[in-house]
Amino acid sequence: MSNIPKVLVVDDDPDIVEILRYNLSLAGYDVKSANNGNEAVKKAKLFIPDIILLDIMMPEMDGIEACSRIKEMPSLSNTMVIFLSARNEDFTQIAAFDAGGDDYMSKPVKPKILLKKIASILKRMNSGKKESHIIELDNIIINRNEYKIIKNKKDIILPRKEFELFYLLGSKPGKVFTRDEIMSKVWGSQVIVGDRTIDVHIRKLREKIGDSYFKTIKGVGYKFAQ
Amino acid sequence: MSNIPKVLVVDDDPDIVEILRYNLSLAGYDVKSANNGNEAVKKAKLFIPDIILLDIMMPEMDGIEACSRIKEMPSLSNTMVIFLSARNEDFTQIAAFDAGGDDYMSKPVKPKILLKKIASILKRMNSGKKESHIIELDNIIINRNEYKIIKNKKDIILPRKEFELFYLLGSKPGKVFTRDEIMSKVWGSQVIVGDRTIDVHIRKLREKIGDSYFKTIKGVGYKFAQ
DNA sequence: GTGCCATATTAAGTTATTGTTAAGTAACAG
DNA sequence: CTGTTACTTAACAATAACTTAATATGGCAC
Repeated sequence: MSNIPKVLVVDDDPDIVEILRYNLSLAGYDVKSANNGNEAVKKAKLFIPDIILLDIMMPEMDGIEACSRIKEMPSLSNTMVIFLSARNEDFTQIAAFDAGGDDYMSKPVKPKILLKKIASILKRMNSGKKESHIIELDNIIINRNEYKIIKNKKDIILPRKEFELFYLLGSKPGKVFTRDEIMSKVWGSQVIVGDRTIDVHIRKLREKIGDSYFKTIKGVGYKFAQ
Repeated sequence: MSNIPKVLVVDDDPDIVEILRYNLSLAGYDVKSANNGNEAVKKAKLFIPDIILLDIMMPEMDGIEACSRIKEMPSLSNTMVIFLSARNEDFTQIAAFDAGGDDYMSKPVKPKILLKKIASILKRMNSGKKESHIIELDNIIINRNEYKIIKNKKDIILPRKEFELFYLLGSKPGKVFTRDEIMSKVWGSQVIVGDRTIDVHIRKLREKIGDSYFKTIKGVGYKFAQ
């Protein structure tokens, strides 16, 4: 999750979309919207939202079906789906959960309560990440807030990609990160860059931080070793 | 979280406690209960539940207050609080979330839906946990995350194919893996390599790990033997 | 023992993957 | 617009990993 949480609002009623969009934007979220299930799936794939607010009854593709498809996509494994629906029969709610939905709210939704719920879910999502934004290793401190490295009390400024790469490897010293993993976490799943790009960045890190810290596991990936 | 998820049910109405306890027990949860906020806090401290179902209006200490106290306790940082209340005014729900509550459901609750919701929350909680990918044998640890072997507290780095081969054999000590099995699991079904390739890799393992660990079953395959 | 077969062993190829360098392109600040 | 920095790519080198080939060994049936 980036700094600003992303929310995808899906409803075929433009008024509802507008109300939700207004409230969510005001609360500081990055909001996008879709008008039916089909569109929702497409936009979710590109947008990679943290939360999807999903109506159930919609033309083209209903919310339950859309949710199923969304939950199949690995890139959206960290996305929470909250159903919003006027249909309150038990079986609908159960179907919603069975489709992989994470929560269910009855319409009409009160924006204030929805916001609280979203905040609560986001808090829960972030609590899993024990990233303090500051990683301390032997004699190296990676400070994400200030985007700099301190090694032996000396500051080292790294460009963004190099920093992200170092931050990733440093987040779990010893763990081997595969090239795919590195690719998707530092570059994102959409971006496609050549094979040597990672190597070159590793090269730069070895130059700036120290050769011995970055270990190559041939055929697998790289790891940070103290 | 242990194997069986633990749920603490808190309500001053014995009937509700009973209904919930019945349904949750039937679903395989480890259930305990409390009749007011005070008792809830005490029992939570001892029981360390994964989920607390918390009524709001109760004698001695209300649910909101209880939630605040529970959320202050570090040992309960992984516990989810779901409020169950007949009070549906906005300000009550907001107060519930402000007190650190993770969810809010209106009474009367439908057991089926409650169970779905709990299952959904637990799924989320567990998804954060990674599989270990670590095999522990007598005095050898095969650590897939770091792609290394630890034997008698000493690290041994293996190239990929050797590691995969060892990992396969080590995954079921004593089991004989046929050459075909090894071939398809380590090399993949498409790859075609000569007969001696496996032998050579076994050789390397015997060199690096120890001769006695890898037993040849002539005409069949190999096994790892402690 | 002899011959046969499967596996062991070794060293020498062969390939795949990564390292390195330099140059090209894009992004951005001033 | 210009200069700078960051990022990517391409070409080639280096190397580790992997495979193969050649030969040895050892068990077993006859």
